[in-house]
Amino acid sequence: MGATKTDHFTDKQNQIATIAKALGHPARVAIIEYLMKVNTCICGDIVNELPLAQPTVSQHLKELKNAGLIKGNIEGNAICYCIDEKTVDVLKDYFSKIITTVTRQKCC
Amino acid sequence: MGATKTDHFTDKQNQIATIAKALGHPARVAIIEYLMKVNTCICGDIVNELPLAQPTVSQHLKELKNAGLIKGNIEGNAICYCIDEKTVDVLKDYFSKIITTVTRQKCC
DNA sequence: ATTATTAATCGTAATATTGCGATATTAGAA
DNA sequence: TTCTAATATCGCAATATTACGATTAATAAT
Repeated sequence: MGATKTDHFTDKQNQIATIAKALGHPARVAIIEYLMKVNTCICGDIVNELPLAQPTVSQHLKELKNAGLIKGNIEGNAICYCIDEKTVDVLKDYFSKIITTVTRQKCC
Repeated sequence: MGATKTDHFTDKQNQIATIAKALGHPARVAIIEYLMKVNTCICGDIVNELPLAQPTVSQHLKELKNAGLIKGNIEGNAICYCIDEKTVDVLKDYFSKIITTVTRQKCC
């Protein structure tokens, strides 16, 4: 096979997996970091920042967008991409909860 | 092609991507949640909890272990898996930092 | 209208992941 | 030792991801 059995897991599990998966590539992490660095978010020049061709970067941006990690506004003939903090918050809260639970039970 | 160009990115970017990637599958998220649920960490029956065959679960556990998200102690002929909170902390801190930065600059 | 510029999409090759049956491996129980 | 239980590993098929050249679409500038 090879198909991910999405339907056997809870919505929350799938949600976390989808967002985490989108960050599961260094190029996409680098894109997020670049979007953090530039205050003005006219971000047409992500391609120049990364060691990847334009179609590849475009594809990575699409995946980040699908996962809800970034949002893009059309700004003239360029596109302004920004981090969507709501989605990052979902992950942060999830991991915070894990840490709280695990430290409380301190086994091993 | 298809190979990930790991060497072009920073160590931190690769670290985050590796950990996030390990959580980029609902089965592995489910494993983490199960390890949280059971207070005793003698966790031989993860296979019964998941809709996946034993070799598949074993493979997912291996990936979580490689990413540093869980650690396994041999306990008789079973193995006791536990969440490694240090690694979860790395992600939590990373996302906290993103949120702090993004809310400060509020663009888009 | 013609010509850049910016970014998305298509097509495709290389590679990685997922899942599982079959088979090892390892340690306790009989 | 022999049998059983718990996991890991091997090998393979199905599928997904990654990367990029070529092309397209859309807007801006001349």
